Amino acid sequence: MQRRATISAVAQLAGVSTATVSRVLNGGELVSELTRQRVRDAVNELNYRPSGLTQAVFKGRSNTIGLLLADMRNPYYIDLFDGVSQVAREVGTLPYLALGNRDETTDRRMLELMDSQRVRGVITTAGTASDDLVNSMADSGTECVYMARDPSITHSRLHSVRLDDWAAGRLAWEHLQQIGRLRVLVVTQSEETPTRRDRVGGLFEAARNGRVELGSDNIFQLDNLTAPSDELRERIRAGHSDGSIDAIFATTGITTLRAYEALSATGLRIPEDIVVIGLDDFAWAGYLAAPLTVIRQPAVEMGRAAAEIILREPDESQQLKFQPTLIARGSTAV
Amino acid sequence: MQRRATISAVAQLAGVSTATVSRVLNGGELVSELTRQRVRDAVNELNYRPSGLTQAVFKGRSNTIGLLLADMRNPYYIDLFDGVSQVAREVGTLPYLALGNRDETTDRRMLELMDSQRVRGVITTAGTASDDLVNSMADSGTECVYMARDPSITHSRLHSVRLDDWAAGRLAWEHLQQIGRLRVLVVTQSEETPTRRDRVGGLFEAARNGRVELGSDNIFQLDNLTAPSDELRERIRAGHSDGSIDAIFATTGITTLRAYEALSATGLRIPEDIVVIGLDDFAWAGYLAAPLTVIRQPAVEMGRAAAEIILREPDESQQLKFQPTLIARGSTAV
DNA sequence: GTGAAAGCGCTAACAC
DNA sequence: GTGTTAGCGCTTTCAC
Repeated sequence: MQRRATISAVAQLAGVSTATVSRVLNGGELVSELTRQRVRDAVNELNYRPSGLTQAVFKGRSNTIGLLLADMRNPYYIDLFDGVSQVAREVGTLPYLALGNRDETTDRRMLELMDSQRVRGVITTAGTASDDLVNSMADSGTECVYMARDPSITHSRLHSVRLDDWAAGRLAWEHLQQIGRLRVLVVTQSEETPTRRDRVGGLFEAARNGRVELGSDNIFQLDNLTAPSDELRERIRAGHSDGSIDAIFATTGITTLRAYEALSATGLRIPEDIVVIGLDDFAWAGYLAAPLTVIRQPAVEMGRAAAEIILREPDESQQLKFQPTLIARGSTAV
Repeated sequence: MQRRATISAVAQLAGVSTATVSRVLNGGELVSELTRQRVRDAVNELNYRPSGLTQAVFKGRSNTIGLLLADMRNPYYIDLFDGVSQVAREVGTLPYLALGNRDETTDRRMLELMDSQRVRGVITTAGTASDDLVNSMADSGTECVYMARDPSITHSRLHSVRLDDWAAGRLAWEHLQQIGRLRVLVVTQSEETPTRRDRVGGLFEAARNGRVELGSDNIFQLDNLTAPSDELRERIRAGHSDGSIDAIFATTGITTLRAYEALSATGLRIPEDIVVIGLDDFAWAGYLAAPLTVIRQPAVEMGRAAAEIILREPDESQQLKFQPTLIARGSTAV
């Protein structure tokens, strides 16, 4: 294994000092064309590539963005990463991608790792359990962007990028109202999140404005997101039998899958018996047995926005909210 | 912004030298319980977290794994990352995830970035255009794992993890043979890759063994992977009309989507008119209008394997091959 | 224009 | 047991 060339090796070969090599590499114009060329030659000959690690140590901080997601099963997360990735590429840096697996301890460990890597900023879907950590990171100069929730305290380096979740709920109701399907079952994850609260809240409020009162009877909470839910299937079956359910609204990408799956298992017809509105658009959505009506988040743009906040290092806290759109397909075509 | 605590700040507060702090933190047992405790207190009080950057500089190399993928539209890539991510988490490190966007220049830039970050190893889907770079990285101590192809030269730090692509092609043919659909159109990407070569090769060979001669007439190359292909749609329509096509085999995850899409647009029935076999399983595959028969790669395991090679730093080149399995669903149920 | 030297935050000999 | 010292590979004053 050939030892990796260092700046001093380059300096030696070029017959100059390390300072000069550094100047040439960092575009300082105050070097003669001759030495400049000799340094370039030496760099090429030795295949020298400066250590980003050392450069970051010197600056006290790297240029890296850390993205912490719950998992990758959600199409929304993938697009989010895509957006972050685009921005990172534009500034010539590499993003860290960590998965918290919907576990608070893991979330925390991932953030700690990012902190020890002295990332320039983090974009996180972690819940409030890591708030103290995130706050302390912001204190020591790390830009922190919460996805899908607001900061719990005000801090110039604490930001948020989120969907207008309330609007998402409202969009769902308006669509259901248009097609006259008002007996809705909302399928959510069991975890209490701002996202869930607002999506459900927006739906309930819109319903109330239309003189329909929705309550906890209209909600089904999925405890386990990783496997089909027989319980949900039976709930739907029963609800259809007694006429209490004629529509389903799933509030996240993964619950959309679980809901569709459970509904398929009942053998009921979509949309004739039950209509479905899901969340997050995905490539195959239009090719399902019942092409899926979804509420779309502009996920790529949201990822870009979050990354850009970090790189811009604004003086004050940024709070961005994006608007959802409804894409109507066969699953609600009654 | 409160300045970040350094090891000397901790040392000062604890009234010891930086060496002692370092010993305590790195589990050296040769420190008295008393000082040990004082150091711990100081660490907590200052909220000190050692800089992974500096540690890596000292060791000459970080512990990070860099994963370079073409994009994230392929379910296979997502699972691959998941596997890498699992292993990284187990050893307390954070993976870089870079997207090359099927562009050689970008691939190369991403690898260069990884190299300047002194990653412990890279896992890459880049093509041969970056071979020189990868070789030089291996030379200077970086473990390099090619996905879906073999190293072009032998080197103790050049490895490969791939699917038995030949077997994938064979599996497809055997299934088609069982259902008596031998007039197959193979839908591939236009780029010439070992993966494409072997998947097609395996299919053709199996066909030949069954006394069926397949040729370039049986192949459709998609130039643009990012949008629906009208050309493909017309090819299928024409092929069905003149009786030259009664089956489709798509060789990658993304071409599977394009093929299904084009086929749907023709209005032909699946599987009655045309049967379909895709590549890579995904969550919604079973819920399509025609539940999709696919050949599955054990992607998570492959990602794990690749990451483990890097961390194990074996003395000699590793070449791993994984077996595909066919998951039969409605799109081939004739 | 260019070099010497100090220092970024940490670890590892080597002393005592 | 613990401190001193010399780096790891780079950048940046400050002289010349």
